[in-house]
Amino acid sequence: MRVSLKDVAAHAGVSIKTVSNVVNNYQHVTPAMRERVQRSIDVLGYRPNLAARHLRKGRTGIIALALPELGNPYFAELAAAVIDAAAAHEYIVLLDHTGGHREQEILVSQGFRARVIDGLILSPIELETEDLRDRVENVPLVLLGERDYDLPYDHIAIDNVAAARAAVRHLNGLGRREVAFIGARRGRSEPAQLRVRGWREELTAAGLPADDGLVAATDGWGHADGAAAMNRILESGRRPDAVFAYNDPMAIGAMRVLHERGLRVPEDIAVVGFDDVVEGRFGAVTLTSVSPDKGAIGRLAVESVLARLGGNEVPAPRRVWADYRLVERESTLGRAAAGGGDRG
Amino acid sequence: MRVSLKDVAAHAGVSIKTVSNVVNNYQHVTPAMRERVQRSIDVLGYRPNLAARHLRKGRTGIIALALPELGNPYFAELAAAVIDAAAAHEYIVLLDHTGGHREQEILVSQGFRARVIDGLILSPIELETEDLRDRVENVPLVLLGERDYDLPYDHIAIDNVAAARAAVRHLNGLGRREVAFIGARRGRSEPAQLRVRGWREELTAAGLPADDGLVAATDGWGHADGAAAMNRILESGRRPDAVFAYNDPMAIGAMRVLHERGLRVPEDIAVVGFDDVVEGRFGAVTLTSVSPDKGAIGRLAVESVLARLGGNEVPAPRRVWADYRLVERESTLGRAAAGGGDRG
DNA sequence: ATGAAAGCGCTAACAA
DNA sequence: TTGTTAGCGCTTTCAT
Repeated sequence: MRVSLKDVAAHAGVSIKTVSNVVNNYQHVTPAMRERVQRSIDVLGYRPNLAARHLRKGRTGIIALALPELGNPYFAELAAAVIDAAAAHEYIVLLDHTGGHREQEILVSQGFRARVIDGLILSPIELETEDLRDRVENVPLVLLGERDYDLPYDHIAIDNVAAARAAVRHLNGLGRREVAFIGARRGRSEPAQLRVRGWREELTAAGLPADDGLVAATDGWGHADGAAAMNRILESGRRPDAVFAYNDPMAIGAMRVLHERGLRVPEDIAVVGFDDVVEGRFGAVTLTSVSPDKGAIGRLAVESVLARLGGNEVPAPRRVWADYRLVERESTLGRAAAGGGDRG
Repeated sequence: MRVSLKDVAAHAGVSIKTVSNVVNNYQHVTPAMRERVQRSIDVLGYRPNLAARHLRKGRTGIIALALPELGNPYFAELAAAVIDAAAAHEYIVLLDHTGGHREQEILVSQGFRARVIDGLILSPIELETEDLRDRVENVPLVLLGERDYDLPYDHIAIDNVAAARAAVRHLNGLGRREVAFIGARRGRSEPAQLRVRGWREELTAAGLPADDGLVAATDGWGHADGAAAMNRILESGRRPDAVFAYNDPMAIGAMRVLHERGLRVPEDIAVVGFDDVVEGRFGAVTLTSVSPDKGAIGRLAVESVLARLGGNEVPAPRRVWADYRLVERESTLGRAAAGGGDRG
């Protein structure tokens, strides 16, 4: 069976504590003793039992990451960033997905799915402030993404309003006057609200139309939803000269529809997405997109969780802004101006 | 602090064992007693401590999934399938990525990264048979993907040779005579070997050329690698009338290059990918692709791991074939024939 | 049907 | 510097 500290101690002819000292790199161990114990460890193939260590110390070395869906490359790339950031602190990541459904998000926030974790990073879509209000779970929680919560938890995000404004400003700067928004979500909860707000503020400031006829609500946030929304706008009779989509998959779905209808991007309609996923860099028309610094978000999230594990001085909850930039490509600049560039 | 079984027992005026019986749905508990204990549990907000349970039972309820990279949507979608399959058995998934690097894969296979797991599902790229030969780790390991290993572990995959042949046969059936292969990997290890073999076998059987001039090796397996490979083939002076790519991102990268050079897909060059990722369904030219049944793969992998946990009768290692099909779209059929269809 | 007590493997307080 | 021991919270014989 599995070898325990006791077995190693017996083999090396020392006490359990001495072996434990070696395993945990305790300072006051003579080199000779360390080597002797290490030899026994190697010979027996000893590996510490983490369950026991966990039971004793109350730490697991695991943080959970709960994302809406992995199929969206933005979240997949974000997950990779979190895993790497966690690895830098010798933490491993337990991954869960919520489908963006409120009930799932509540369950996760209350620790029903994963109960062996030191901390939780949650990227909510439908979750409401009240759902978190009476959270009893005592593992640290960090929120990710664009929803606005007035709650005592760290929240990592980019400035979505400002980013959306930058995207729309870019379009206006190219002479586009009628900019549609694709991806406001149907129903009470409104994950896209900050991006819609940025879109509206910028257009209003420029004296351009920002009426509801230019906003296409959707049920989901994938390619197909973007395509359906684009179709709906065009069939409504509106003929915008630009589209700002909630995310890249929706933008790409919209572009597919434009292509099917014989409309040229960007000549007839310019398109801007959000998230800067790899896919947008290799279509027939490369996609201009808001590019959040995913590495920074992952890093900040992990650090934020771990900071709350110190125990002594727990930092006050704070809102952390990660960096972003607008990457301009063919879907707004056109092929000639965009060049091959920026496949980062 | 946290409430334990003991606290509940004291509150309910019963022994620890009785509480445990209730928590674990033990059969022989009188309804009255069950209710009385349950009330205490609710009042105190008792939640079992999993670490203690794990220590006692030797199980953690966690399986690890190690994938090359999450950025590739195929793996992201596969991860989602595994998470769901695991959830069906009340298991949660610890996610790791190896970058497809041999050293990382070895570390993972030996359990150095995650040591709190009941089982491991590993999708290797560079790992060699010998690396697993002397594996001492005693947690069950299941292999995923197209590499061929002669080892006593379960291996879940689709029949890559047959699938590749089907793809090439489809191209031949459309009259394509010179089919290039993009994505054979440089260097000793050859993750794409089965797909290259299928490509070669089918062409040879049809009396068509399958020389090395039609194979473009790459360093990685992303969009950019596919684009670079396509460029290299065209610059070599060869002008194939079809391309079969190792995976969808590479196929899409290749199509971008064809588009830049003014070559039409499929009129001038038809393209087939592998994996059927969502992205391929929404480009300007939708992508014909081999579609592995990811749900089945995830399910089989999880079941395979869990079967080895039973303890009593450990099933003999076996090779399991998951289903696949060829989804035909515009990149081979053309726009008219393909219709809008199959956006799954 | 319920209770008492041992022990899973480890860490940490204390002792030597 | 190293050894002894209690106990983390739970499950599980064995009694009753």
